[in-house]
Amino acid sequence: MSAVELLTIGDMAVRSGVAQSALRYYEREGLIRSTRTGGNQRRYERHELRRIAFIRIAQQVGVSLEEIREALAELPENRTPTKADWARLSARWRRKLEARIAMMERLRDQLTGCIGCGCLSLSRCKLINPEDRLAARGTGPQMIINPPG
Amino acid sequence: MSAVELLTIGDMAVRSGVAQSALRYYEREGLIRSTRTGGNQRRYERHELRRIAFIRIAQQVGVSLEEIREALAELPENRTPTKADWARLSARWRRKLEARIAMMERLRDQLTGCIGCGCLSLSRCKLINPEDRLAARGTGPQMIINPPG
DNA sequence: CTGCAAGTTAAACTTCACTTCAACTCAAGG
DNA sequence: CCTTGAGTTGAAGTGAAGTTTAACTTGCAG
Repeated sequence: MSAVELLTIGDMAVRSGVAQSALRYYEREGLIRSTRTGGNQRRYERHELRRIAFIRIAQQVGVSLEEIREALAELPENRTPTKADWARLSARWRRKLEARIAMMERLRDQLTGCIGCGCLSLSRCKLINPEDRLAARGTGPQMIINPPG
Repeated sequence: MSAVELLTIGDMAVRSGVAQSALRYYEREGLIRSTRTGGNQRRYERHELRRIAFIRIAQQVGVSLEEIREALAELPENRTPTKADWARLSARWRRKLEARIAMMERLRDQLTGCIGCGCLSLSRCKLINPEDRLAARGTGPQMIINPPG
């Protein structure tokens, strides 16, 4: 009967290193969940820390919150995610990561080659990979990252 | 005496794949330069295309325009950058890129390990590298990316 | 029961990297 | 000259990812 110890938003902020305002924002955006006390204060289960960790890690590799939200939506709604749930998610992300790493390596090699030799020209060098946009920064011309035609 | 053929903003947009509005924006932000005709229209030297290429490539690896501006500031003001100028710049960026790749590889390995095993906890796993923030997305808590203390 | 730190909300504000707009000028062909 | 298309400007708009603020409520120690 050990009561599930719940964490306050303050606790979560300290433990995750994410600002309280960001945690509320993530909740509004459907990335994390909390229950409420009688007095309407947020209480978090410890496993939400894992979600937050995942969010920040994914952000570091240039993934948008939207994509992260979709990924997290695959975790079970009604129970604490198991090791297996996380393992599945993480396997999928490992593949994303591999693709990104490969792209950066191409970039590294060609950046040196092309700029070094002075030929740097968007059309001649194939620095552009239409399959996978690294930063996925959303707005912007996107013509280079994801060229038309 | 072959006159240096200058390109209009329209030419530049087509050749670089970057929107005219973005080119004007880059100029306002000090990333590229142009001269003006008598009628105040922009005219670009061909080597500005190289700068633009560099900008877009750097953006793809998650570098902010601010950092790119600083890097480009190292190129000579009064003459067309030589192969050597670009080679120097590109060597520095290769190092940045290597660091980013290394970070992503750590991320890949630990993401799989840590999330897979269920231990994912920001404090225990060392997914955080205070030296180098990958995305450098500017705003935000930054506590994880660049923790206090 | 009081005091007060820590919590709550909605809404406004911020930054980045652009794009869009309105009003205008320039360059070139007929 | 006139029209047309390409160029110019500054200002405002956009969307993502938050932060900040103001006004208010809860939880708990003394």
